[in-house]
Amino acid sequence: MSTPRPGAKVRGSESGSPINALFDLLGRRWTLGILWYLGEEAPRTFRNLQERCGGVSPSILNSRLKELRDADIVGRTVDGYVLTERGKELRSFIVPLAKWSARWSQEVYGYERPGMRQRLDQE
Amino acid sequence: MSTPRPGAKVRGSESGSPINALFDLLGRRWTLGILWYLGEEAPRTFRNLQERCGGVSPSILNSRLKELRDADIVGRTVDGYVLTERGKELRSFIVPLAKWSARWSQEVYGYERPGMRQRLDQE
DNA sequence: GTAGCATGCTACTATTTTCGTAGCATTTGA
DNA sequence: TCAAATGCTACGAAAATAGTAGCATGCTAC
Repeated sequence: MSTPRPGAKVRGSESGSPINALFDLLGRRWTLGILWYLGEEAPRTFRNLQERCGGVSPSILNSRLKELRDADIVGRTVDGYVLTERGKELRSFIVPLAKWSARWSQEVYGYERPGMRQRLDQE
Repeated sequence: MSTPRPGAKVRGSESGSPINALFDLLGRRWTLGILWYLGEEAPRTFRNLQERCGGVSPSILNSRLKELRDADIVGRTVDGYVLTERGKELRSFIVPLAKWSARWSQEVYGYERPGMRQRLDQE
């Protein structure tokens, strides 16, 4: 799949406006998860990332990483994959979703993450 | 495609943790765009939404809307589709992406939305 | 120096999603 | 009662993703 690019035609959008290009990018499977897990301490290596993303197939992981590198959201160092400064900023918008999703689960589906009852009340 | 549900097995994740369920939901094509455009004044009707989303096929749009209604993110009124309170809250996390994507386009791809030069400097 | 192991990734087929188009049933307004 | 708009379903074609196998490279230990 081609990397979405603002100004160029994006999947399903003639205009290729920045927000649509971004939605195209983020709306691909595993992209959000990669951003999420890359922001944590440990992962970074291909295999580790793959594991955290629930065993995503390496071909897809590789595609996503390539797209994210093209977009200057992910970079590489000797230690493996990392978020760029821009990528960290993007991730910061995603972080609050964790809390939202916890409430959502609880209120809509009655699901509670084991041992999370108190923590949710507090924060 | 089945609606992802926290606590149940989600695409690619055994745990079905809330954040993974959410990523599964948002990582489907058009979901982010639907949230985005539903938050604006005008759309609401099926056809209007379809148009704004670049002519997405009605079968997909219908699937996405069903998923989002299952998730209590989208609701229906006599006027058509609307965001629920929960959905509005979710959308609020997505709104800042517009500004981020404008800079991203400019800095990474040299793309500028016509007539946006000044506005970007200001905000 | 070679045997084992981890890592990053490519290849390939199978399955699932999405696209694109056609069109039907219902409502609205003239 | 006719035309137009709306919400949606059906269905074959195309594209994306999954799943598995395995290869090349770089360690590390013996």
